[in-house]
Amino acid sequence: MTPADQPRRRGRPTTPLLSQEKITQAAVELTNLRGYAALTMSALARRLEVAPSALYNHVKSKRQLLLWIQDHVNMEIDCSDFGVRPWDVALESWARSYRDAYARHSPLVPVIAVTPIAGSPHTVAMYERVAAGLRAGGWPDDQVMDVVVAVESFVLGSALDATAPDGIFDVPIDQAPALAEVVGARVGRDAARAAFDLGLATVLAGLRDRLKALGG
Amino acid sequence: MTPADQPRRRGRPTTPLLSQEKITQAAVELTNLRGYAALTMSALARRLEVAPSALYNHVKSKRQLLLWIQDHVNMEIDCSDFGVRPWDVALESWARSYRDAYARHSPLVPVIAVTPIAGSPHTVAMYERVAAGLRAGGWPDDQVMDVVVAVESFVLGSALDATAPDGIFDVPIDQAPALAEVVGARVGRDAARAAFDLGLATVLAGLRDRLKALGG
DNA sequence: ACCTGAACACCGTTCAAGT
DNA sequence: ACCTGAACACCGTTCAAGT
Repeated sequence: MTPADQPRRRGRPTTPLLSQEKITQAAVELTNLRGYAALTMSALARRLEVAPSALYNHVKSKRQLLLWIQDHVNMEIDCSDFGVRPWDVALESWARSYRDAYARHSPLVPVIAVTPIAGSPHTVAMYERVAAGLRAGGWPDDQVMDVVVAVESFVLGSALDATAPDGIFDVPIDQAPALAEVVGARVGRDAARAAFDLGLATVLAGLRDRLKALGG
Repeated sequence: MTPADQPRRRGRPTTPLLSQEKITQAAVELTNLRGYAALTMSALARRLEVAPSALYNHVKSKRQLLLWIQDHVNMEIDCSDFGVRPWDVALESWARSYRDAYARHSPLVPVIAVTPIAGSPHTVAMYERVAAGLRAGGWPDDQVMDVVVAVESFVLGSALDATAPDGIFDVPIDQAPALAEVVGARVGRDAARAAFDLGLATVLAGLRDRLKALGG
C-alpha cells in the first residue's frame, strides 16, 4: 500500500498540497503568532506557500474557515468531568476552560453565537456530553438547554471582557465620583478574572438552589 | 441672534453640512433600516448627501463612529431604578433593557468590551448611577465593579445569543441522542429569552445570597 | 473650516488557463 | 482534481485642490 502500489494516472502527482487539516492548522498558528487581524486569506496562503486562490478549492469562504477554527478550539474545552463528577463541579471546570479558550480567540465569539453546530463534529460531541451530564445530575429535560445557554452566555461575555485593556473604567473623579471610588477600590491583580470568579460562583450557587427547589 | 446678526465672513456659508449628531443619527437610522453590514462609510455619506471623504473632517475613523453609536445606544438603557428601588430590582430592569438594546446592535458588543468608557459621556453617567445604586444597596466598594462586570458579561453574551437563528442546536438523533432529546424538550417560543430569564433569575438569586452572607 | 474628486492599499472572491 | 495569475468589486482612508 505504498504510493508506488497505486496506479499513477499519467501527469502530475495526485497528492494535493492543501487539506482542511493543513489549512486549519496553519490558520490557528497564524492567529496564535500574530492575532486575528493578521488572519487574511493572502497571509494564510503565503504561510502555506500557495496562491490565495488555491485556498478556494478547499474552503468555501473565510467564514467557513472560521468555523473550522472554532471546531478546533472547542476540542481544547474540558468537558471530561461530566458523567464522572457531580454536575455542578463539571459545569465549573467546563466553564473555566471554555472561557480561557475563547479569551484567546475572542474574534470567534460573535461567530459562534449565530452558527448552527451541526457542521462541527467536535462541538456536537461536547454539547452531547454536557447535556447528558446535566440530565444525569437531575435537571429536567426542558431546562437543560436553558442552563447550558445561560452559562454559555456568561462564559462568552466573560471571554470578551477578558480582552479588555486595563483601566477601561478609569474616569475623572469629579465627573463620576462613586464610579471612580469603586473602580479604585478593586485590588490590583486581574480585574476580569475576579469578575469572572464572582460571577461563576454566583451562577453555580443560584443553579444549585434552583435544582434543589425543583427536586423537593 | 438670528444668523443675520452674526457677521458673515466673506465667501461660503459658515454652517457645516455635517456634525457628530447628524452623522450618528444617520448611522443609527441606517443600521435600523438595513443592518450593520450596510453601515459603510460610503453608504453613510450617500445618506447624508455628501462625499465619503467629507466624513473624515468630523470623525476620525469608522471605529470612532461605532463608539458614537455605542454611546447613543447606551442612552436607551434604563438605569432609572437605581437609587429609587432596591438594588436587585434595579439590577434586573437594567439588565433587561441592556440586553434588549444590544440584541438590536449586536455588532457593537465586541467593540464595547475593549473600549475605555471615558470618551462616552452617557456611558459614564450610566455606570455612575449603577455604581452608586449598588453601594447604596449595601455592596462593599471592592466588589461593586465585579458585580457590574459579571452581570454585564452575562447580558452581552445573552445579547449575542439573542441573534442566533432558530434550530442552532438541531442535530441528528443518532449522532447525539441526549442533546437531541433536551433540544426537542424545549417548548416552542423564544428559546433565547427563556435562557436569559433563567440565567438572570439565577444570577440575581445568587447575588442576593452573597450579599446576605456578607452582611451577617 | 469644510467639501469634492481622484487615488491608494488592502480585502475576499472569481475565473480562465494550465497540468 | 488542483494550482496559478490576472482581474473584479468593495472597503476604509488620504490628500491635493477648490471655496
